[in-house]
Amino acid sequence: MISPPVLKPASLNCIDCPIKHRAVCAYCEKSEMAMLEMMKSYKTYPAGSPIIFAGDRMKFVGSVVTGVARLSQTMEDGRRQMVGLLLPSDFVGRPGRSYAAFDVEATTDVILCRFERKPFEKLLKDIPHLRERMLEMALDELDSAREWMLLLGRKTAREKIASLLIIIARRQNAVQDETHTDVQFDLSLTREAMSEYLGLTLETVSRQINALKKDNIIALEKKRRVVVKDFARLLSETGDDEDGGFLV
Amino acid sequence: MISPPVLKPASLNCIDCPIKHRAVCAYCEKSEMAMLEMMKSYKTYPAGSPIIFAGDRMKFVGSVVTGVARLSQTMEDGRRQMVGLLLPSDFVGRPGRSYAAFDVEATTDVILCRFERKPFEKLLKDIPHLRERMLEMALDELDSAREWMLLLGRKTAREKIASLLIIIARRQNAVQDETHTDVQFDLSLTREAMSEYLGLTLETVSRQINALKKDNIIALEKKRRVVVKDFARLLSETGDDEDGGFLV
DNA sequence: CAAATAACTTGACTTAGATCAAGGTCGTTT
DNA sequence: AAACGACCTTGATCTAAGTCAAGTTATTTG
Repeated sequence: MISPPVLKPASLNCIDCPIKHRAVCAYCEKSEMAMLEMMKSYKTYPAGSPIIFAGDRMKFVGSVVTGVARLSQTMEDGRRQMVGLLLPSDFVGRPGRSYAAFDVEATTDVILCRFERKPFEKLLKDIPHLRERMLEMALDELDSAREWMLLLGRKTAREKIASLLIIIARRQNAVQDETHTDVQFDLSLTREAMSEYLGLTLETVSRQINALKKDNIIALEKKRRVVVKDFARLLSETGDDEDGGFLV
Repeated sequence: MISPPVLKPASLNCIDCPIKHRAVCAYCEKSEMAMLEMMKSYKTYPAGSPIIFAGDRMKFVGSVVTGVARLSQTMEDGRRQMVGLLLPSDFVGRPGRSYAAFDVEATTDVILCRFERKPFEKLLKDIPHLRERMLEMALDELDSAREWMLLLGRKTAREKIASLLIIIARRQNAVQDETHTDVQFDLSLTREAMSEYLGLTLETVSRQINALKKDNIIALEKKRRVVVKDFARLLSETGDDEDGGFLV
């Protein structure tokens, strides 16, 4: 069983939804009527398929309901860097812009709750609540992009891997207690996808993951499932401040 | 003479200001009266001085009027990564959050137009126009953070340097014509600051800059002034798509 | 269920950039 | 104008991560 993902506080999902920890689109059940009248549709993208390419015309925006998608950028010679990891409740697309700036690709099967862009933009004008949420989401994304920049610019390969594992574990609600051992979660990313996230090669990713295994910090199971055997130790391998949480 | 900086389209500055290309705070001259009633003050920070440290209580938000500031993150062992370069019109601080998430430091002398955070947050609620601008600014920042991630994760040292030079040249309005030669601008950053921006060491920065000089692509003048002798060539050294501009 | 394919591991070797260590320039201070 | 300090350059050496090249293990498909 896959643990339910952590919904970001300012997501579009679950705004008024009674089911607090499942990813159901905003306004699906009740609340602002206008939203209901808008063209809204769910679409499933199979694992590995493109959702949109950089430069394509963007007809919709939306949010991830289930699955994992990624936002990435490609250089002419094929070098690729992931610039966003999209988990349930994350927003896709930029209101007010008609062309995509980045590639979006489904990593696992993805269900997207889509809104036509134009009517969504109109709603954004009309519903202050929605605009506030969008601002909060953008600022949260910006903060995590900036932490990611520290990772890319300054961390060692091992620190990068440890950081990624912890980010994914946390977003999957797998971590109840930071001192807990045997935290389990689905990685859902291939070695190549991880290397694109971390600015490494897939060989380096493989070596570092196996080094963590050899040091008895994690164990690897079938189907890209990870068991963290020593969470505190994994945390200390990230290079991050121990008490990053004191910032309210 | 220093060229006037490029104001981002969605900045708080110059919203209705008749002087289009000087950095004057929003509403300084006219427009929304509420803004005038708010506690607003200008403060000058000398080059090299801290504006705020990560974790400090944030009493104000504001925007850069003149000068260059930087946003950075520090690891316990002293590794530092710049995560934002703040030029005139850029916003500092996060409304709705009481503690700073990153260090902010003046690189050159900086004049900041500051607003007390609480009343600013109230204004943000009341003036839709302002909220829209904040959203636009956040999304622009997010886009540039993501491009920066590609730079940090995948570019070579030479590509990083070329990219930085072009970003700074563009933001200073120094580039009228992309094919133009003899584009001149103030770098305003020490080798160390550049190395923190690019995820390199200062020695590597120095070597790469001198390599560009040796290849007759740039020339270095007194007072950190740079002359680009072959702009097209510099552009081609960034590794970026030639025609990134087709996205409207 | 076997064959095919995709994903992962591991080893040997290379290299871009880091590190360590002097010196050299420039601008400011007395 | 000498002396100081901050900034920059350059060389020699080291090393973390990249590259190339087989193999091995999972997962999917016919």
